[in-house]
Amino acid sequence: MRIVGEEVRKGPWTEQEDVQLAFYVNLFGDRRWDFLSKISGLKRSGKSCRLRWVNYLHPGLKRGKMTPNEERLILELHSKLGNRWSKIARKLPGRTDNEIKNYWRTQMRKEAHDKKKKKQQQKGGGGGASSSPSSLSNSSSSSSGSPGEESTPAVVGANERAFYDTGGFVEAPPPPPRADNGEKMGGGVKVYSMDEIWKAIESPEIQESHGGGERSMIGSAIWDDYSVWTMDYDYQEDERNLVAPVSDQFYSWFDNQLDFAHNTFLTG
DNA sequence: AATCGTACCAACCGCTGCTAG
DNA sequence: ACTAGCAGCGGTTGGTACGAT
Repeated sequence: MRIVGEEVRKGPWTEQEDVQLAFYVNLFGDRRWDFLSKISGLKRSGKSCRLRWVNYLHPGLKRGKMTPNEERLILELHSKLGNRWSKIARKLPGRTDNEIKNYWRTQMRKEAHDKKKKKQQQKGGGGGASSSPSSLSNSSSSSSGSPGEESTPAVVGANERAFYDTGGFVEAPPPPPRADNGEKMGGGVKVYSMDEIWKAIESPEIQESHGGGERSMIGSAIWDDYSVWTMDYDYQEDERNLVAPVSDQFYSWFDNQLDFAHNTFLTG
């Protein structure tokens, strides 16, 4: 059966889990994470699935270093909003709250470190040492303080919705290659960026494999037959029978899709 | 070449807020 | 009005990469 081991997996995600999660999210949407975690057979909590999706797998994610513009924006927003990372993230398409939080922490540490150094230098008789930690020096210092006054930053308002809401920003620039993660876990397995994975998921081959259609996987005829609410009802009503109303035909199609995804993404 | 410190990133945990029943 | 369950948020921690010594 497909239901749910009791043990919950923790720690780093494998590529296989990623593919699986991406596949199911593409199918069912990025809500109902507990449901998703169960139906997908991943031994992860719904919470963990959500986090993985939001912070790593979401197709709209930007990767790589913050641009100077983004850095400036973060400073401005932080001085207004304080540690409201998710709010700040909403103004920065393609960036997650986690990413921004990490960035901020790093900057703060850097700043603290530089200050310490400066002090030591002054103690030791060094005069100059002009440079303050690059960008952070200006208004930021006020921490979370003074609730908003004037000027809203230029970009604000462009994308009020959180980028990781279903159907996030499509036109995110291609992420830089990520050799790192795969090497850690892969052990000789070819690693694909999520961009590549998404491309492949939406490729004609996959689309054709279930009858074509322009709406990624969700658009398949089979999908029309077995809609979310069916599964949902099932899940709510009786966990034991989670999959009951869904026919074997559905599952064989489903397994084929999974196999295809695995073969496509996880083999060299 | 080895060691150490720093930067960065991913993931977990606990709490809060929202919503449906 | 109350409660339980879920989603989301912010804080924190642990691991890896990388540069300096």
